[in-house]
Amino acid sequence: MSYTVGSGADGVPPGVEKPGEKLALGVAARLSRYLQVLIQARKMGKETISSQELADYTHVNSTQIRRDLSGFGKFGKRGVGYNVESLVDQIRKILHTSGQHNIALFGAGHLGTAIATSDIFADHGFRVVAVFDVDREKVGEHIGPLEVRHNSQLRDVIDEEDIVVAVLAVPSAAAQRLAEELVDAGVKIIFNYSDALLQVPPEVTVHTSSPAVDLLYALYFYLT
Amino acid sequence: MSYTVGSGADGVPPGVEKPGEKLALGVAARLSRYLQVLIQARKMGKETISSQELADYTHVNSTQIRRDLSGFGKFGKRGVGYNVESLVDQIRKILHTSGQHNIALFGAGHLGTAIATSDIFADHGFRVVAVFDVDREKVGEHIGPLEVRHNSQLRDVIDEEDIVVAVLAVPSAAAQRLAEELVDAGVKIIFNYSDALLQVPPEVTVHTSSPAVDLLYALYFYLT
DNA sequence: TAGATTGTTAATCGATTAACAATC
DNA sequence: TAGATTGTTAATCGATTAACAATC
Repeated sequence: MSYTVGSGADGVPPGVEKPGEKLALGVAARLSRYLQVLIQARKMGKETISSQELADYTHVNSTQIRRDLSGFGKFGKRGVGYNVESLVDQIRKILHTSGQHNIALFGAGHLGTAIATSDIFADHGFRVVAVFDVDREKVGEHIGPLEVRHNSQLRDVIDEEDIVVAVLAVPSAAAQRLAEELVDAGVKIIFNYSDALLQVPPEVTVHTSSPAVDLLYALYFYLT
Repeated sequence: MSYTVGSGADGVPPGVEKPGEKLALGVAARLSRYLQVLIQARKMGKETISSQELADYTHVNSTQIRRDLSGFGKFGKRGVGYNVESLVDQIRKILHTSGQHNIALFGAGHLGTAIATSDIFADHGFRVVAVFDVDREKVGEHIGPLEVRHNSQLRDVIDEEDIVVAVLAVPSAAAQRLAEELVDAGVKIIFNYSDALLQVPPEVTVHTSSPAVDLLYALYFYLT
């Protein structure tokens, strides 16, 4: 697989981003955010979008957006903007996330159910292929098309479905032990919705969802 | 209200951060994240924490953390670390978020119920004081101690309870119209859990929760 | 004392912004 | 043509990091 992107249209090699090198953390984070807006814009039937519109929705400066994108090719049309559809494809190529990724969900409570039935992950190519719970009452129930399974089966499913991402919608008290089982089973990315501080080996990434933190941050700028 | 912080212990004025000035965006964002970890560490009975431990949990470089904190005062003890309890207080002072803030929640479905019953907001001083839904079937039901009210009452509650923050756990299709009503009623911060792109006046802040974006970002570094 | 960790410096790198020519 | 918006430059600012003396 090559890192070269956007060399199809005009063959101009990007000046800033060198093929074969990882993106800087900030660039990857911003590209992901552009993608979210683009996918939603596409859903709403929008065909083109300007860097200014992207800036309004992402709170990233419009010059920064144009700069980020122009590092990979000339995707825009002057006086018009960017084609939504093709920019989605380009960014997905850049982020190597064009394919589908299977994820496993833990916890079939309110939060787990909300996650499994929303299309927030599906829209970005993540497919929830299994839902687990420890509660025998819940095992066997259906959430959408999925039957809730008991945690004891997690290893089999993770192997079979080639799962590297697990989403934790379980109580804080259960999260660390579950995380350890998941690491053992080969999961590489844990998306933690509990507020537990998870300890995992360095090769595993934990992302802890923190709505309250985002809110504190927004509130600071309102208060000052 | 003064911006001066940390002048109690040793009276040394901070060298980098000037009182009366807003924090840089990045500093405010990082302080919020430190706070999240500190609050959870406190819950777990931890009395002190080192910049390295904070770095492990927040993925922020430990030097950066010491630098951020030392801009406001000498909060740490060499060879020991930072006192968790007092650092929580200091950061709250810096962010002006020592008080309680009332929030209103919209949507009494699975997601809304999960939010209302978790303590993820409560731990950071946010109190859900009202839950709304448009579904007459749900109005009158109880979620924890709160009775679900109909959206038509939102204006009264927002006025009475002095609410500036609204959390939207409603379907995407309903989000824009609701956002407009909230802006009209005086809400200043909208925390959007739907994937709708909300358009609001410039004085209102929208934060759209984007778990899939975070996941894409984590996956990029796993794949490369 | 020995070990650990802070607070701070200095050097580098990436982000941000204004400005504007190019061009659709 | 006129208006809009990209792509790019240059200048500034903030973030990041290594290194280490200070000190608990």
